Amino acid sequence: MQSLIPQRLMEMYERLLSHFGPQFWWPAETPLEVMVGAILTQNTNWNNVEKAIINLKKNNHLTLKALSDLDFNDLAQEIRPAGYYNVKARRIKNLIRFIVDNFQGDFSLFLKEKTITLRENLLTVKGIGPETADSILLYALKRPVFVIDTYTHRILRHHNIISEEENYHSLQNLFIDNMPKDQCLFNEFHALIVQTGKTFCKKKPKCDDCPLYQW
DNA sequence: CACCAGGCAAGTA
DNA sequence: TACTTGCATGGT
Repeated sequence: MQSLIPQRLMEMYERLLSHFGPQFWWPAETPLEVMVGAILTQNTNWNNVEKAIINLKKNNHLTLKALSDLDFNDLAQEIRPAGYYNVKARRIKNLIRFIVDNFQGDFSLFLKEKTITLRENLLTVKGIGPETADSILLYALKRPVFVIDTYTHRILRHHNIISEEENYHSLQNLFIDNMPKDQCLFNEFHALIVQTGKTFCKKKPKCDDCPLYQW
């Protein structure tokens, strides 16, 4: 008997897209803004991230050079609304240093690196784990990788597609191996999953009106 | 008031 | 290897 996973995933995607419409991710003007936002949003509500981004923009600090030159404590204060500001300031500094050191601060060089190598290298940066690395690859560099987050786990678990002890990599492969490897599809799908999670799949699930009801 | 958000690293046994 | 804990603001 053949696997029904591809059809189920595609139906899930279509249901979510019909219900919510396109999400237009990532909400940022430049790749660098995506990358900084990817760190700021770690375990944090996007509303708080926006406040931090506004501060950075207000001071013209969303460039490689500005972030590179910016004093650590000043950076921490500007991103304060996003929470964990000392941790995140260090992580942003680590990411900026990674680009400056490995690509001579040349963004176009950074953009040319092969996806596999770039992912490996990003994961060596302290503060960049699998979700942040994949968010950068998908939303800043437009590479066809699938991003997994807590909502993805929660929703697929709730609908009995996966077991409790599924790890990041195997869950990521579930999508990659069972769907067209399309950057636009992966972009939209992950965004829709997050939107669904925020709306219906919190700790107290609101299953009424959820587009995945009886999916 | 308690709970949680688009994680990750470091510490412990 | 498998748990646990620290990080922190702002919305509901």
